[in-house]
Amino acid sequence: MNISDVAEVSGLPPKTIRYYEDIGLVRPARSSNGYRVFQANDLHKLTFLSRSRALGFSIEDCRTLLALYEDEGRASSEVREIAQRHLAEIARKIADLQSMQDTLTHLIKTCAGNDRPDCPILDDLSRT
Amino acid sequence: MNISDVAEVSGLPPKTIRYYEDIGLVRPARSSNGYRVFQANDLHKLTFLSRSRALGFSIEDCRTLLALYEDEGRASSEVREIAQRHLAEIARKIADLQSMQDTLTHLIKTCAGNDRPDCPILDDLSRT
DNA sequence: CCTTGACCTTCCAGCAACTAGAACCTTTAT
DNA sequence: ATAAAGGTTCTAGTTGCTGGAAGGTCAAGG
Repeated sequence: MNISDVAEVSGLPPKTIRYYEDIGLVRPARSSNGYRVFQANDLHKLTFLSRSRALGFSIEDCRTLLALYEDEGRASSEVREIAQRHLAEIARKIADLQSMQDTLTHLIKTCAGNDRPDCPILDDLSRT
Repeated sequence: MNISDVAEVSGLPPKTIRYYEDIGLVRPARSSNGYRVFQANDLHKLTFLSRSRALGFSIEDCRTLLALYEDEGRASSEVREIAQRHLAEIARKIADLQSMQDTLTHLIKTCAGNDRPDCPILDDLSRT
């Protein structure tokens, strides 16, 4: 399989796949003309990466998860711990965003949004 | 005021303040020794930036908001529109994160997290 | 056989918003 | 006099790609 086929199946852009090779996440073989040749195993890895990234795991987490995925002797607790840490991080981000959301919602409600200059949003942003 | 005093009052690290000068958000005067000298107006701007950034506005949004803040003839609708767009973006991000959160929570629940290798998390990540 | 177009390759640059660190200068206190 | 604590500039690194240029390869049509 050539890169654009793999891109279609895995859901990752060709550029991203090349980048993943650059940083050592996959090592596709090369044919005599220099083209990358992807085997079933490469495709599995890329699909795995695509899904892991979609769940928000960092590249370094993905690297670790991929190694565990390939390690038949892994302990599921290792995987679970990574997922748990990531989940905690997500919860933190959601909380941050919700706090912004609350503040902004309130400010927007109190702002007339007309052609006059008085603006509670700016007032809040400049409050000391 | 020197940079570290301004940093303390505004809540922004000195490095960030220098960076904001680099990209033209503030233009503090210089004293004869080359040190930046911050006036009340600079401080107001930096506080404004600190708070805007804390609400998640992009630097470019901050630039626009700052210009509106300084423009006595602004229309509050301009401010409101920027805030509204930003709020929509925040809502989108929260939705994305919550979707990840839901998936991960479920997966973590179903994973034993022991020393055995079978792991529903990896199973899910590698599902085609 | 030649050309065209769709592939593929590498490499370099840039995005956001800082941050770390090096090398150096100035001020302040002892 | 000197040492610590500030200030300065500069370069480069972070994360995870993405765009574009310059060029090689391959399959189909005239």
